[in-house]
Amino acid sequence: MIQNTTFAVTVPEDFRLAPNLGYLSRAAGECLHRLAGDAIVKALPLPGQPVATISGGPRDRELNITLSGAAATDETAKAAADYIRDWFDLDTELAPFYRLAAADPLLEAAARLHRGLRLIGIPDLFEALAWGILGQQINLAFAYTLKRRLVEAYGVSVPHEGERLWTFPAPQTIAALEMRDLLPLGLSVRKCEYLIHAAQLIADGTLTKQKLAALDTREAEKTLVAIRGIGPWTANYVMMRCLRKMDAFPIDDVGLHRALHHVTGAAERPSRREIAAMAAGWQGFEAYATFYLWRLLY
DNA sequence: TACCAGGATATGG
DNA sequence: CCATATCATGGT
Repeated sequence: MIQNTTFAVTVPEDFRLAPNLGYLSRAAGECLHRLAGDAIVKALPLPGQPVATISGGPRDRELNITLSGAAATDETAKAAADYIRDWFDLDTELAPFYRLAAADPLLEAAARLHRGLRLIGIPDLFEALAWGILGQQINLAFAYTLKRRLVEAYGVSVPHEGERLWTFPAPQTIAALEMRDLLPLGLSVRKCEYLIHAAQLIADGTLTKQKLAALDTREAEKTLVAIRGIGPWTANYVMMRCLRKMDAFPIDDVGLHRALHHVTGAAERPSRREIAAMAAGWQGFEAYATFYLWRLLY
């Protein structure tokens, strides 16, 4: 008989569950978590793959976490709490961002409409890199399709209430594949190359989250861009969602361009130079500005 | 059915 | 540093 364990995670004052649920439910094709009413259910990529059910706590400023599917040790609970704090970026102080957003016509609406939204992360480095590579130059719906195929082919699942919950494939698994293993999933030849190579760098210890996190944003970007298949967009995307570099800024992102086009009401999408000017006041919060602007679209 | 999508690389100027 | 060609496939 598997025993569940329940605990609370404290959230900051500027956290609200609703906009985060809104973000997490945006993608019908998402395969690494699901929503059950107002609860989030996810198999955590931790030893034993504990299944976390996350809901609003009975008290304010708390999330209620129930773990199942793994030995309910204190160690597991602590690792799960750490993962969830990272996933929801609960340790970033957002008041300065809200102050600058309130005074910025480009950010004001997004910050008001989605107030309480945190920059939902991808704590696992390989998952973040892979998701970036998968998302290059294709529409998001197709990117989710590719991710689902990859996860269901090479990920690990745990049973939960009659269905399977998946975790992302391990880099060691993907590193051992050949192109012919991934091509049938619909990846392009280049995506296969990039993905397998990135998996090998992580599997052999060349590339670690810890080493990247120790670098400043510019150095981390240089390190990432030096990897085949990782350009400025992917590097900044990974720095945003995994390394938690708040000044990471995927300025070439088409979604960012569309969102800025929308909020400016301009006839055409802004140029790179125009975007750089728009973002001049966002220093230190480019990642949050981008994440909130995306919410105007997706 | 064209056009486009949360780009990257290679090449030439 | 900037412009262009190429990749490559499904969604709308």
